[in-house]
Amino acid sequence: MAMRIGELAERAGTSVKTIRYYDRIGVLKAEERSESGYRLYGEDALDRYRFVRAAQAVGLRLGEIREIIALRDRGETPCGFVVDLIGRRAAELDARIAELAALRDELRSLDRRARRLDPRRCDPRLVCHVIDQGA
Amino acid sequence: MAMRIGELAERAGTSVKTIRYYDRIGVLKAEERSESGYRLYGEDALDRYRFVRAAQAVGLRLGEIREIIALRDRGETPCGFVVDLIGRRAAELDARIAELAALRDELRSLDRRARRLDPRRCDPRLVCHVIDQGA
DNA sequence: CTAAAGCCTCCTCTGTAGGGGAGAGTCAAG
DNA sequence: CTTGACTCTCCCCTACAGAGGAGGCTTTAG
Repeated sequence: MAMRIGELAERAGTSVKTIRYYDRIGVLKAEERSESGYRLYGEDALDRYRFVRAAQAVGLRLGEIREIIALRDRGETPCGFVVDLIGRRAAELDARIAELAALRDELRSLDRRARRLDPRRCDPRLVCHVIDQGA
Repeated sequence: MAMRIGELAERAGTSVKTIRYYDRIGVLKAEERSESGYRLYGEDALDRYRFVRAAQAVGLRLGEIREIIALRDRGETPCGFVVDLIGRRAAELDARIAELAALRDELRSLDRRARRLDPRRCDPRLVCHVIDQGA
């Protein structure tokens, strides 16, 4: 009935280290311990593991996932919390994407400018004329 | 003529810690040391500091900036290297942006789906029906 | 019975750019 | 001469999700 950490890891397609880590930080607690201290898991551990991965895949961090699971374990429906989280994360992503896009555009224009410059006319006093210290 | 670290930091608008760190990793070496071991800098340290910041601002890392500076200090023109770096960084950014955009789209669609779901019909066996473990 | 494989805890390390603070030496002004 | 500001080196800490390994039990197969 109960499986040990190695079997769970293998069936989940992950490492023992990861499962142990999830136990430690509280996203996937071992249901119980054997007499000798071995972690024991039931079938549902596999589902829970998949949930953790699915949540990670949409950009949630383990700390947030732990909170979702804690809510659920207290018998509350974490949906509201999750929707909030998702909304905020999407907004953060928008901001981050805009930042990166601006950076990329700057890099591209630097690149174009650099191709028009003659390396031999590089000012020896500057480190590199491609990168403008804006002065 | 020579200024000490505190003056440089203040004129550069940064912290002494940062300047010391730049010295240590080699992006902004102190020109010399006083008899008592104090770092001494000339006026050009300010320019070099600005270059470092400008390079950071376009997304280069200090390790890369150090290489650019090392090239320059060996008397070579780092332009080619910089152009390469910039090109690669831009490509990386494109990939990263695409990744984040895909994630954001998934979050948005999750969000829309969640709003249509009734929280009261949440399957108690699942942690949260908003996040689909695919399975 | 024994060796191999599995499991345990605890510790350190990864990358990035520094921040915080201890303990000690140095420099200028009063 | 002393006090306070400045500087030095050295060491630990941050976020994130584990990976790697040491040293020591436990379990299982032959």
